[in-house]
Amino acid sequence: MAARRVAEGQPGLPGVVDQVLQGDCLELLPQLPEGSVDLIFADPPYNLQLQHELLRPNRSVVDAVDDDWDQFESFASYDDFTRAWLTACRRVLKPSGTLWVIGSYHNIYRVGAILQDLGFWFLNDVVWIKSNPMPNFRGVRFTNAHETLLWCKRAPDAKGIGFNYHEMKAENGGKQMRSDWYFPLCGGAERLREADGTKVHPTQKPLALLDRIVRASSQPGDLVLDPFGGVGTTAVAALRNGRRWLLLEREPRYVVAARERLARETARLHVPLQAVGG
Amino acid sequence: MAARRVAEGQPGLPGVVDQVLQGDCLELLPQLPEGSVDLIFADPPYNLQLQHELLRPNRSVVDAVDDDWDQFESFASYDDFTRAWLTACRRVLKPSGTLWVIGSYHNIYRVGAILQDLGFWFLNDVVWIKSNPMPNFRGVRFTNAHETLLWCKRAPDAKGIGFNYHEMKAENGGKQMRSDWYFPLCGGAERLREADGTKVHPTQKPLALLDRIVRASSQPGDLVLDPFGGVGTTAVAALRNGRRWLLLEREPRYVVAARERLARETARLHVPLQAVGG
DNA sequence: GTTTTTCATGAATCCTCGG
DNA sequence: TCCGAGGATTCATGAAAAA
Repeated sequence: MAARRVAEGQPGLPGVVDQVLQGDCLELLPQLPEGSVDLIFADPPYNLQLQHELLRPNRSVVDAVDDDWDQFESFASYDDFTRAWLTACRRVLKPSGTLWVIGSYHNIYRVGAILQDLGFWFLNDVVWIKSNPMPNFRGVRFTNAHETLLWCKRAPDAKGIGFNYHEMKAENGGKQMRSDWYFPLCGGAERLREADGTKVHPTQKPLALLDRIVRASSQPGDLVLDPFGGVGTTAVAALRNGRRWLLLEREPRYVVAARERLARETARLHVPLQAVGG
Repeated sequence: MAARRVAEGQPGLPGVVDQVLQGDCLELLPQLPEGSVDLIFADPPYNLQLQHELLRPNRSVVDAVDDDWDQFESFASYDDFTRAWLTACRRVLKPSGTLWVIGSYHNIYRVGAILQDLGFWFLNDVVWIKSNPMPNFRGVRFTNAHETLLWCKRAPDAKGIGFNYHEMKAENGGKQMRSDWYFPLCGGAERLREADGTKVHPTQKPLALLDRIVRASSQPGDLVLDPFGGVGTTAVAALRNGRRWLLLEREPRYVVAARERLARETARLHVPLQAVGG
């Protein structure tokens, strides 16, 4: 059982790193040792609160995110949930560790305020600007073309934050990396799909986004934790950059997809590059 | 006195529109008629964590301290202040009116959560991306290259929101205007300066930013209110686009600068275009 | 085989008015 | 307050189909 294996993995979590643990993060996080994680990336439910069906101009129906895991009764219940998982994350974070959260305008303002209330200290807010967002079909608002990332440390006086400034600067053509990041949506070959072509996960994030986060804010050998692991994009980014990783995920079908994906990635890393094919 | 003149100007505020009223917005807003304003733009104080300039709800200065308890106190007092002015703004807003707030990561997450708690409903969040931001001199974070704007209506079921979709689409080369806006910082001839070259206002916003906001979310003849009027950029944008305007501003030196600026603008509008000089 | 056209789709808080 | 009619409304990408 996952719970026992987690409890055995101390210190440094040797028994559970590089694994996908199935379960609710509110149950699993308390079993991890305090101060054991270098970097946390979290993509929590957004609480979209969709009211009606939305039609495209050609009268087809938009496939909206209406999964059970995104349903909350009220702002208050969403806030309670947010406080709970952020508090649990803060406990397992090293004093020098940092945490990222991604969200949209539906939830990110609540998350940001709660982060501050819990004692986290913002390092940056970063905007992921989408080159190919979904349009506003009714022509009644601006195209919602970005999502927001919050990057923070554990406390205002936390020291020893590892920010790979020069690597980011080099990636940005020799100029300081800015808070506006440009990536397309996750699609094409990168998007995990069932045999019938449907999305495995409704909100799979682009690997390039996670790759930049991992390389900017962790060092080789660090432990990267994702409490809402989904189909494992965070772990793939960690693996490819020589970081250890740990995913928590509640939905069995996402756990299966993530484990298969990570197995493929691990095999791929052990094959000479020229044999992988281009 | 400002207070008496405000009280006289009902309904439709004929006595006070197109004026800069000197005074605290928490005192002036309650004197305005309920449901009389079409559009509000607010650029509230950001100085949440400058350690020496913490504000109470009445905007008096709190003695700064460093420990966690006082940090919480500063958040709480900023929240009280934010709730107070947003509640007062909501009262004067027409049912079909909308409100914009601009902020940075220091304050915008608290503002956003409070907006939701007060019943406002987000239409968009928009990021102002700066072509020439201040670099991060220490090389320890990403260049903070954007600020955030929240656009919301008075309530989830509010109807009749005027969004000039086609004008925005035309401005964006025939494609829907997106939530990422690109403007340089306010500088050059646009930046108001004292005789000795120092800035009149530390955070004067680019006129192009306010111009887009006014044209996107109000109609000619509408009344535009800015409760933190500063040196009057919102009013200039309103004036140039045929909207009525009303500024509230507490600092006498900003009031003077704004009145002089608006007088120049008004004179400019009454001179044939070719005589203005290009 | 190559190029062009068609079509599906992505974290979406997406209308207004009259009866 | 609810319901139905009327009317205005989409961009980038990639895969599939057609030329």
